[in-house]
Amino acid sequence: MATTTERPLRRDAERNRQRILETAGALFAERGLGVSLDEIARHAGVGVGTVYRRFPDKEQLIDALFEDRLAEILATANASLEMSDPWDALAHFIERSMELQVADRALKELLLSTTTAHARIEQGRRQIQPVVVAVLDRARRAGVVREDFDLSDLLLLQHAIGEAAEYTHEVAPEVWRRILCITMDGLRPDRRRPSPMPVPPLDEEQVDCTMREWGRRRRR
Amino acid sequence: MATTTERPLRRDAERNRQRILETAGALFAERGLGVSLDEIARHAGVGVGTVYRRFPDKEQLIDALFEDRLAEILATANASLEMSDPWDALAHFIERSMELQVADRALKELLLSTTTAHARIEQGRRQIQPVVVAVLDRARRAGVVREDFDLSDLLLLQHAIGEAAEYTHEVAPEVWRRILCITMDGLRPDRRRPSPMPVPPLDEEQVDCTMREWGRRRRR
DNA sequence: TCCAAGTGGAGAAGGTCGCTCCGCTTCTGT
DNA sequence: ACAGAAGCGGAGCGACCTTCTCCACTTGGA
Repeated sequence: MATTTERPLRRDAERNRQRILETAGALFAERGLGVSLDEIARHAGVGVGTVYRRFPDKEQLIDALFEDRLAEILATANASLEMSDPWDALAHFIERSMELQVADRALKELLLSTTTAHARIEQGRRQIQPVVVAVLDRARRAGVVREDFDLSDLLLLQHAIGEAAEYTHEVAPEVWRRILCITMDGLRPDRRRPSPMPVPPLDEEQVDCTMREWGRRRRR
Repeated sequence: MATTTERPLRRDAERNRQRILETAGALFAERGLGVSLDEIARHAGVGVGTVYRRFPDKEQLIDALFEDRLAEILATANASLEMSDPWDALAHFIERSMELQVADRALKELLLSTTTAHARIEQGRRQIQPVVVAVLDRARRAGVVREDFDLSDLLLLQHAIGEAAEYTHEVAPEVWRRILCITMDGLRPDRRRPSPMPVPPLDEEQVDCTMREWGRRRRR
């Protein structure tokens, strides 16, 4: 970007910048965009001042981090579009983008909300949409997905399943795949038998633990 | 309860108590348990002091409010159990309890989390569970629901759909029923064609608006 | 060697929350 | 009609966030 025109950072400064980016990426992924810059600084082993010198505010740090993550989703969508089977293409895209969202809470927050603040991310999302539309349309035209399934429903489903994933994240990080499985079965226009569930359900203790954890998190 | 033993409140005090309960109920329903007692006081047109005199702390106010709401869900479950068709029973219970959760955000938070704090609510939930198990078991034995569907999946589904409902609440308060419809179709062991969607999808403007709103709410 | 570049973290400014306290008002029984 | 008990409002306290600034000090590298 513009870094080529400016004189390079001092060696230690550049190293710190990198550590901040890495740490911020990890913390955002785990806990969402709500993480404070102070906390990022602490985890990166630098002072807050250092963070603020490198990234004038939180928005710019976020922008710097997530541009390529969106590109990854775009690539996934494009890859799906090239798969031969229209249903496999749709299913692959949904599953893969859910995986990305589950692995990175901040990414999910950026994908499902709109802000004037993050212009570049906004633009990234706008590149993704038409490809998704294409994947969905192809499946619909091929008659492999229910006709009344709308693009907006996909958005809601992503949100819903993503939220379920977050709910059980500490206890059974893969159990959201069951919900996805049920949902995908619901998207088929007709079918003889349910798809096999990819993972076992929660046992009683896991349910308890999930609910307790969520209660704890809610009250901050 | 114990009110009979204590001398009754002064007329104005009792009226205030009632206003506080009503206002708190409405605010909790709309915005969840996070609402501060100061805000409840302001909306009820009383001072914070008055709230704290009547309800020693937030927990007790919540307990007082939600006992009978849980009883309502228990009644729904029992009513479902008495329906003749096992699938209708399950579908009715899920739909009805989703409706209650969508109409009252705080109720949802209480149903899906566990706290040592609200003992009476905890107990209410424990009464509901066996009835739900019965409804689900009956459906499974009758072969009208996929065999691998577990009670814990129902919990996740409730969470997921409830969250989707919240996401679109301001813009299209009924659109969650589409997600529920897809999901319910996914629960059937086999089927010829999808159930008809109960409401139209979001249009583009509604999608925009939903995402913007959610972004706004996230950053408080 | 030396000084510009870089650093850390205290703390300012501004926000939230739950909860207390006490001078004042309003009810109610006599 | 009036005393005194009951109830009231809301300023304000303490604890806790957050973002962001500032400046005495340290360090890299020409």
